[in-house]
Formats: sequence, C-alpha cells, structure tokens
Amino acid sequence: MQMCAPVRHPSWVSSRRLFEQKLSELQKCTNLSHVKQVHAQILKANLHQDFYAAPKLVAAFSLCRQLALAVNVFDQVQHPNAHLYNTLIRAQIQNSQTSQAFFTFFNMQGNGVCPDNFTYSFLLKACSGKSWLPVVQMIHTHIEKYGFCSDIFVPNSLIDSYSKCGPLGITSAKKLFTVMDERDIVSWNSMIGGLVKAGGLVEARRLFDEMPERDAFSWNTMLDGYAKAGEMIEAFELFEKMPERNVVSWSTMVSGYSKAGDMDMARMLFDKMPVKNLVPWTVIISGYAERGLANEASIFYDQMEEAGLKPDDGTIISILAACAESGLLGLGKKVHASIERTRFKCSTQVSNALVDMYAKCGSLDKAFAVFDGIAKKDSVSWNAMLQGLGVHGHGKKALQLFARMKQEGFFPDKVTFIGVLCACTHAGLVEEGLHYFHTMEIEYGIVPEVEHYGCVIDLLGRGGRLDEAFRLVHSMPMEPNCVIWGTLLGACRVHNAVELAGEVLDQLVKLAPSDPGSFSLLSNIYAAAGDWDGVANVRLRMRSTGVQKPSGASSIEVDNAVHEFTVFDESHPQSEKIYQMIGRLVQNLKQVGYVPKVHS
DNA sequence: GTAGGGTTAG
Repeated sequence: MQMCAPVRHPSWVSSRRLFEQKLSELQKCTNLSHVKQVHAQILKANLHQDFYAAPKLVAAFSLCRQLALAVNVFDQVQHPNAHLYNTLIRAQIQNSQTSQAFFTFFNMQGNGVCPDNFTYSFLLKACSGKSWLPVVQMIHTHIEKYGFCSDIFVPNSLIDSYSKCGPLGITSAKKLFTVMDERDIVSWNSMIGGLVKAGGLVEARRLFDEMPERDAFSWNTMLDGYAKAGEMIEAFELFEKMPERNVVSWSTMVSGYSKAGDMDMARMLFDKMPVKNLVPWTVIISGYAERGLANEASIFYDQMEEAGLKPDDGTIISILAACAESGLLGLGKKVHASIERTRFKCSTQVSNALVDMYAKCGSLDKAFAVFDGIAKKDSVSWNAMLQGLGVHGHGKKALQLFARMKQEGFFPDKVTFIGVLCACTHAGLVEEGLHYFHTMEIEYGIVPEVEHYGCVIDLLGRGGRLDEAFRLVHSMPMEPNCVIWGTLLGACRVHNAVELAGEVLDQLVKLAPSDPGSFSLLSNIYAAAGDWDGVANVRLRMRSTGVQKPSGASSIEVDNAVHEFTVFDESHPQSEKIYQMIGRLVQNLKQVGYVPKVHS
C-alpha cells in the first residue's frame, strides 16, 4: 500500500484500519450524506492525500452521481498515481462526461503518469456503442506503443469496441483477432458477437464451431444472432443442442419468436422457463402489446406484478413503446397508474416514453401534462412532444414549442428537425418548412440527412409542388432511397401525376423489387386517371415478379380489445350495426356538403 | 473484457 506521509503511531494504525473498513463499505453506497460524512472524517484525519482513500472516495461520489465532489477529492491530491487517474476517468465516464474522461487521459500523460491496462479498458468501454472508430483506433495505437496487448483483457476490449463501430470496425477486429498470439474464451466470444452484430452469421457460426471450448456466453451469443436475424429454425436447433440453458438463453428464444410475430411459440417457451426475471416478462408483455393484443398484455402485466416483480425502467419503456406503436392507450394508462402507485418519481427516460405513448395515442393533453412535469427535460422529451403535436396537425403549436425549446437553452438536433419539418407538412406550412430546411445547417449546424430530404419532398409533394420535389430529388447530395421515391409516388397519386408516377416506379422497382406497396399505388394512380391499360400493365408486372399486396387494415381499441377491419370486411360480430352506422355517417357528411372522392 | 428486454426519426 502506497502512503504519502508514512506516520508510525499506534493510534493512527487503529484509526487507519477503521477507515479502511469504512471506505470499503462505501463501494455500493448511494447515500450521499454517508459518503460526505466519511469524507469529512478522512479530511480531519489528514488522509485525503492517501492513495488508498482518495480513489475510494472518488468512486463513492461518482456512484452518488456527484461528479463535482469526486473531482474535488481528486484535485486535493498533489501527485495522483495511475490508479487515481483511472478512478477519475471511470467516474467521468459513469456520469456521461466522456470528453472530460479523455481530457483526464491526456492530462495524465502530460503529467508523466503512464496509462495502464485499466485506463484503456475504461476508455474503450466509453466508446462502446458510439461508433467512434477513430477514437478506438487512437487507443489501439497507444496500446501498441505501450505494449499492453500482452494482457488479454486489453485486446479483448479492443475487439469488442471495434465490433461496435460498424463494418469498418469489424474488419479491424478480425485483423486483431487473427494476429493475437493468445486467445481465451472471451476473445472468441467477443469476435463472434462482433460478427453477429455485423450480420456475418455464417462466419460467426464457423468460428463458433471452431472454438476449442464453449461457455454460456458463446452459446447465447450465437443463439441471439439467429434470433435477431429472425432465423428461428436455426435458433431452435441450437437451443436444443445446448448443454445448459440459463435465463438468458430462454429469454433470447422468447424474444426471437416474439419479434418474428409467433406469439404462440413465445408463450409456450415463456411458460416452460424454469426461472423468470424481468426480461422475459418484458418481452412477452411488449410482444403482445406490439401486436395490439391488449388483453393478453394486460393480463401478463398483472401477473408480473402479482409475482412480486417490480417493473424497472427497461420494462416500462419497452411496454410503453409497444403501446405507442399499436395505439394501446388503455394499457399505457394502466402502466402509468402503476408507475405513480409504486414510484416516488420517475426518470426522464420513463417520462419521455409516457409523452410519446400519449402523443402517439392522440392524448395530446395528457402528453403535455407529463411533458411539463419533467424536471430534467432532455432533447428526447422535446422531440417526442414536438413530434406528437406535429403529426396531429398542430403545426403552429409545434413551432411554438420549438421556439420555447431554444428559449430554454436546448439545442435542436437532427431528430428535432424531422419533427419540425413533419409538423409543417401536416399543417400545410410549406414556406415555413422550406425556411427551416434551408437554415438548419447555417443556423444550427445540422447537416440535412436523407430523412430530412424525405420530409421536404413530402412537404413539397403534398403541397402540389411536384416539379420542385423532383428537382430536389435530383439535386440531393446522397442517393435517394426507396423512402424518397415512395414519398414522391404518394405525392403523384394525390395530384394525379400519371407520367411522373411511371418514372418513379421504375426507380422504386430497382431499389425494392418486391415491395407490393409501390405497385398498388401506381395501379391506383392509373385507375384514377382512367388509364385501364396502365392498370392492367401494373397487374401483369406484379404477377410476373410474384409480388402480392397484402390488404391494409385499420384497427381501433375499445375497452382493452383491438378490433381490426379490412376493406369490405364482414367478419366482425357487430358488422351489420357497424355498416348501418357508416351509412348514417355518410348521410350526415353529405348533408354538410362532403363529396366523396370515388375515382381512385 | 463477452450473452437476453430499453424513450424521440417519412
């Protein structure tokens, strides 16, 4: 143990032992006043420069989310060693001050303290999931210079970080994996995980088969690869072969079937699971909710609570997102009530999910109420609310919220502008939309991406300015994708631009030859123009390419049950009454002067 | 250091 000022004194020795015990107790302590108390005692004993005490205090303050206090402890130490620097770096990363962590890293070297394997592991962890390939490469260069690849932890973290940097990263990861002179089971597992994430399932399986030995991570990683790709036959085969299955293996299977839309299999496996935690409950409830099966989702939610499991942020966010997607306002409200019953306050992320759920379900007042109650709003909160107003046609209100967002010191991001442009489109504010599009880069430093072009093309197209929309598509700095062409095709249909529509379809077929939506849209355009040869032609092309259009459906939730309808549908038990009501509504509409558009 | 559920995006 390193000491700054060695003092040999019997009473000191005993007080030191006492402090060591107190400090080791701080490891999981999130009670700030307790940490402050220990800190005060350390200061009183003049042990704040101690190389054992200081890192413990930095870590404890970090755990209490008090980064400033952690930095303060660090600053009190005159000559920090690598351990203390590492602890500060980790504290900064834990409190999402990643750039500060890198600043500390450079400071450390400036002060002549050599980074070690811990330093690199922490920094690499900070890069994970961020696609910071240049940063990972920089760290890699450092590591090569200092030779820490001899510690197997370091190259393993590098493989993992590279794997999370997209296709270029996976190439670097593979290169590193090949030249490693020693590999342990984690090296193999990380490499397989990287390949799976990059979509290289076959390659991942080859590596999996080549492994000298496999552990639960290896099996579960491979299993998840198949499950995420929707290859449930392969997944099931592997699942059957597994020597041991844990809760992760079972959850992966339940999730895979749920994502593939096979709720029966998901349910069967869920019922067979020997041990369940929050994850499989989340998966099964969200799975039902995503499919609009409000009753099942609701029953399982009750069962989860009855089983004594208290939903965490992940569970709540996942279920609310599913409710938002399928419009399950009833279940969303129930989850909201359950949060209010069981929680003192909820996190920004949970509130954001609530705002989004209420907004998507059309309860804009409730969305606003939750939004206004968020003490620490983030950009997601603003974007969700803005989007909610926008898509429901409250363009002016959305733009007012955008102004308020700036007033309150928040910086708009690329998602904000999608919301703003979308709001303009739905409220017919073409000029305003164009203004925001043209100023987003100059005034806000946000370079328009293909999604923004999509919004503006929609804005122009719906506004009847098809020529301008076409010119924009041709002058875009990136290749138009099928979303762009699809938007344009939709605009052609609204404005009966038959010739343009033909051109657009050619582009669409090149990009997505099997998408039935575009064919039927074109067919409708020809039909609207009375061009029956055109219609026949499209039908022929559809048949020759084997494309079939599934019929569209509308759904509505009444008393926790979702009712689905397709065109000319008579399957609903109350079908007769429903059509009677439609008839009455049409009569009423006609009386107030509505003329239905019958030719398309 | 590696595996399962997670808010905003036409």
